[in-house]
Amino acid sequence: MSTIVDVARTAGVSTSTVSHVLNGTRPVQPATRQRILDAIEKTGYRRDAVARAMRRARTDSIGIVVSDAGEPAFAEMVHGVEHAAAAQDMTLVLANSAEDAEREVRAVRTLLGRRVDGLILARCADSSAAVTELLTVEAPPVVLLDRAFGGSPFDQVSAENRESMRSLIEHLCRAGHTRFLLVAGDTRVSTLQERLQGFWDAVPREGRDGHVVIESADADDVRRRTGEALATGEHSCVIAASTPLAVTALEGLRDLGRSVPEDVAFAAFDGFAHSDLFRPAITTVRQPAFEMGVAAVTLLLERIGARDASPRTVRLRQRLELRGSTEDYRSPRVPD
Amino acid sequence: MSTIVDVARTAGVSTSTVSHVLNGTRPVQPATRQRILDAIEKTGYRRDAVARAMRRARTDSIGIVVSDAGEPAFAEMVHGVEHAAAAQDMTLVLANSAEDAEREVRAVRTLLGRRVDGLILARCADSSAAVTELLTVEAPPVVLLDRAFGGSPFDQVSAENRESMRSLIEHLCRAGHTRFLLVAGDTRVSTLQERLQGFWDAVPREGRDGHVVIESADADDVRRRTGEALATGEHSCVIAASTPLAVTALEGLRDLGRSVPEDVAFAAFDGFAHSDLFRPAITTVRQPAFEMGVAAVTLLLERIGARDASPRTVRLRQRLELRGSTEDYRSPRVPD
DNA sequence: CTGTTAGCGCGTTCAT
DNA sequence: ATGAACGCGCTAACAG
Repeated sequence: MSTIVDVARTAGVSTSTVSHVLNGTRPVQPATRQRILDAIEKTGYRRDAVARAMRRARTDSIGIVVSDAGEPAFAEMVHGVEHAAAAQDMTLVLANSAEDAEREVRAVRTLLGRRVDGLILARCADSSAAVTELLTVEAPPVVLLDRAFGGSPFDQVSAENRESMRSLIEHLCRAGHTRFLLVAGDTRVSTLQERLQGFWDAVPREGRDGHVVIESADADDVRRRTGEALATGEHSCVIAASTPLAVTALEGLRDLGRSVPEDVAFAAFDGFAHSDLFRPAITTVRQPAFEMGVAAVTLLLERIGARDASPRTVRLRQRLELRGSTEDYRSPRVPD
Repeated sequence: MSTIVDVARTAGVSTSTVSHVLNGTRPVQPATRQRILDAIEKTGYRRDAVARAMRRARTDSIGIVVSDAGEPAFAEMVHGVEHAAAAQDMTLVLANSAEDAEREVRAVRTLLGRRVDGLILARCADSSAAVTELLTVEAPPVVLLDRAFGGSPFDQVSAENRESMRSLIEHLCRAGHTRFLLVAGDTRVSTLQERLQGFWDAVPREGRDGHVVIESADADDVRRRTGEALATGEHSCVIAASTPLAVTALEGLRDLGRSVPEDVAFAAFDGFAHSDLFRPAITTVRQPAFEMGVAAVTLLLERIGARDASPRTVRLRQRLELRGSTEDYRSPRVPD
């Protein structure tokens, strides 16, 4: 690769002039300018982002660490982040924590070591204090994505989980449901915690003990308990607080030979792709994942521009997509 | 941030010794070593990957540009790539071309400018010659992912598309199907081209003109023509050569009020998530996306190690997942 | 076993 | 309007 020196030499100018036409950072005589442009063309010069980053003490890159790169919801967030970053001529450095606290710290450390200009984090459920400490000590620009941390000193982007669950439940109550099975999952994850809160917000005061809520950090545990709860047949509607949980619940129903919505209604958060093409068509609270990614970048860039502005939280609206899985309900199936 | 100089000073040694304990690149007296470790701890030093990259002329990073970051199949490949890269202490720089040739060249240029140690490319359908030229001129280590280019001088990872389509068709023929509708899509994409070839490989010599193949680069065009073909009701089985095409075809069927598999059998490549939980359960040729990502990294690292070894192509086996969408078929529904 | 020092390629003063 | 020269933080010769 040719360097700025080669260009300067072939153009018969100094490196500083080349640098200035490259960056448009000071006026240059049209003639010299053209000579330089020609020299760049001729030498096939392309500037070295590494050296540039070193000199400017900024990399024009942002780092993102997600807790599960395989999950479509996170993939969409990453997609949104990439999109918004590219629009600002920033590149994206991606790391995956795979829901592992240890890998998460390592990822943050690595990205910090790479001197990314900012960090977007979808922290994992059991995210270690080491991460918070790292973020506090090094104090890089940070935006927390998807999983909010109450009262945290960081910018955050997440969905209106609590409100969305509230409207969902209100809708289902109006439709006559009185006994829910909520597969709430790992409620240490704020997203799931908020959805759980929304549930209790909306459920009528009377008959509260008719509901069953399954909270657990362990997937197998969730599976077992969900199966047991489903087997009782006491519930008219099952709600899954996330896509993985919906999978577990639907598998449970399938194994019991019960169908949706004939035997029981069903609703889920986040949802499956192409729900309109398959049965049961699942009523879904859809997360605006792509937009969340975009919003995170916006917040991050503003934060980079104003390091000590006070932290902001952006909450994005979710869309309630009503479908067949909650439609055929006519009267409570619960034994009285 | 403190630098290596700070560490050296507080430890009372030279920077080179610090560097050497950091990298384990030459023996150091245990006592000095400990002093340095303490100094690192005390100063909160973390080495600057940018400066290191500059000096070593390698970044320990690999770049990947995918043609659609939103598509689950690509998300899984990225996931695999990240996984394998992280295992080798390499970080991943992600770019998305969004199936746009222009953005693709820009992405490659950007990544090259960032001096990534290697490049993994899922090139877009109308990938411009500029990319090939760039890759030839700059000659960075490159692996082409998913979309193979016949006789190209690059390492490649893709699936055994042709063979898989062949087995799928053979299976369906044995099941009695004689008139297929193949939604082949943009056959400039080698993946789709190969699947098309596999189709003609397997289809019996007689009755070839009973099949309809829809080839087009334009999504709307595909939609219209698929709808028309479906409307004739002449086919006993519809095959979609990719997930987006499957969506189009299934939408067409839905709009015509025809159900799978009662009215027509259906099979698709790549497939949908959680096919076992929904109806119709689509018979699928599943792409080992994650493994393809891992394989790409393996190939890339070997290429980085041996720049002028001759190019290799790795083909990964796909799994045929038989499901209900091709099961209820008993006798041809075609009018004779 | 340890230290000195020369760059890597660039942006940016400070001169002219 | 242009150039000379320094240094970002680090690694690797080379010297001791």
